[in-house]
Amino acid sequence: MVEQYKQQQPYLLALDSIIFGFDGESLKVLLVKRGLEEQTWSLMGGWLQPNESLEQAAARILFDLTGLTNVYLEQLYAFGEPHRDPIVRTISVAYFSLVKVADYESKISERFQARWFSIYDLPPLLFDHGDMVDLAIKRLRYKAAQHPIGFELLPEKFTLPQLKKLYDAIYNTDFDKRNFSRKILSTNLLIKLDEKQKGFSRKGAFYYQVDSAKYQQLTSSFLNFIPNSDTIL
Amino acid sequence: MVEQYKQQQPYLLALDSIIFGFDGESLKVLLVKRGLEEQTWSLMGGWLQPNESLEQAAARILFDLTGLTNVYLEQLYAFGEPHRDPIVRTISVAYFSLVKVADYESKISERFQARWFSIYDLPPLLFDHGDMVDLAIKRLRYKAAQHPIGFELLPEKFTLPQLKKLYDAIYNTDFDKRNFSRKILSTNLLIKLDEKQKGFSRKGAFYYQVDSAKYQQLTSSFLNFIPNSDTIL
DNA sequence: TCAAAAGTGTTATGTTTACACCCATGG
DNA sequence: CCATGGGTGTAAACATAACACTTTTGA
Repeated sequence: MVEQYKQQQPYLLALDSIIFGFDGESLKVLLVKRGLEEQTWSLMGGWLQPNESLEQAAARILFDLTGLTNVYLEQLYAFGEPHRDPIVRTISVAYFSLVKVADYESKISERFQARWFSIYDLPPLLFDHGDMVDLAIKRLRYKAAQHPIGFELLPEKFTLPQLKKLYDAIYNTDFDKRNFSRKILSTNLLIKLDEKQKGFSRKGAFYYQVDSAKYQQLTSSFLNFIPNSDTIL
Repeated sequence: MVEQYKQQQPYLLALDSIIFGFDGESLKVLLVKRGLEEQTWSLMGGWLQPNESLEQAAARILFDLTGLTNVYLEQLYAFGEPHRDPIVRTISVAYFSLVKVADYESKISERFQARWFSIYDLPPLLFDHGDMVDLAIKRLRYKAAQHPIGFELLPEKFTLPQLKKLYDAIYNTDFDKRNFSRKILSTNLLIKLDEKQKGFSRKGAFYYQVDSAKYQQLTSSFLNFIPNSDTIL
């Protein structure tokens, strides 16, 4: 019975995280210089432990680097080319996550050399981590066009101009602000606050926040930006 | 250096395939009764071999059951709950594939008890295979709304009524045939043949085939059926 | 000749795009 | 008072949805 299992070759199983952040200007990915390869930037990663699920492992690894919990985390793809890690064959399940940069800044771990890189200006990456990032960007674009996940990258309170800048950054374009706000507001997912952002512009922009009740139930289609995208979806 | 690797626990790595087929009436999944669990229907699956990539392994396993090559195959998700396989911890990377039932019928392997089941009438499945099928259905719906993959489930030559029946089956609905054919034909992806289908209806429906040149390059949005769907995408 | 499926067109409604001016405020 | 960014409306083009009748032909 169990013979069938015993004959099989086991493999190392790693998790790698593409951690996205938005600093108000451009879409960033958090990279580290870790252990073995001091020379090369790589994604934050780690090993699956015997008692945890893939998602738990990805969350734990993310927590180790950022100190953040309750972060948006989604499985991206399993990478398993035989020699992707040249030392020992390793299967890596990549996750991508969306973090609020402000939350992170204060808690940044000193244990890692970590830096945010613009997605349009990435250094060479370890192994197939470059492919992982490319795929994650496609997936983020695909997903953000259909599901209201962009908010995960912004602070609790944000202005419409900030939100537009985020979408501009994600899609590397410049949306029309009139059409943009009409489209966003038509989802009824945002609550306008009385408070205005001060200090950035003279006039000040109203803050909004996500209507979390609606946000929870919202699974179906949301916006429809979908630009050209040949995602794995 | 390599110490870091040696301390890590390796895991068995399996592949499971959700094989979709369309018999002209309803959308089917191919299930087997295999080895250990003679009582329970399960997805076709197998183990990753040391020399092959995940996708190669999935293709090999699919070939073993169906004899088919050059089949549409897409990675679905990695399943890794600690006790999903109660005997030995196993990570399974699920793939879904779209096959032409007619091609399969003739080559069906005798080595497996295999049967097509309607997606609306599935038996209880081994382990978490039910979750895999559910997710695969969602993914197929999501994907088929945006990418012209439906054709993978039909013969080379097919009629518009057949294609509509396929989409009706995928989305469990009844599209308006006028709107449907307008929408499909507006993609310019189909070539109308001179030949009519005989024997099924009195009048006979024209055959079409995919314009494969256009099919190749077509990666961007295609149709826009997208019904409610909370896919992992 | 008639039953059964194939094929086709129009209108109304909603969505998307393109586009430009006034507003509020701090300096 | 003026420069800067915030905020809003409208019309044209396009896409979608709803809907019914005519055509073909084998039995």
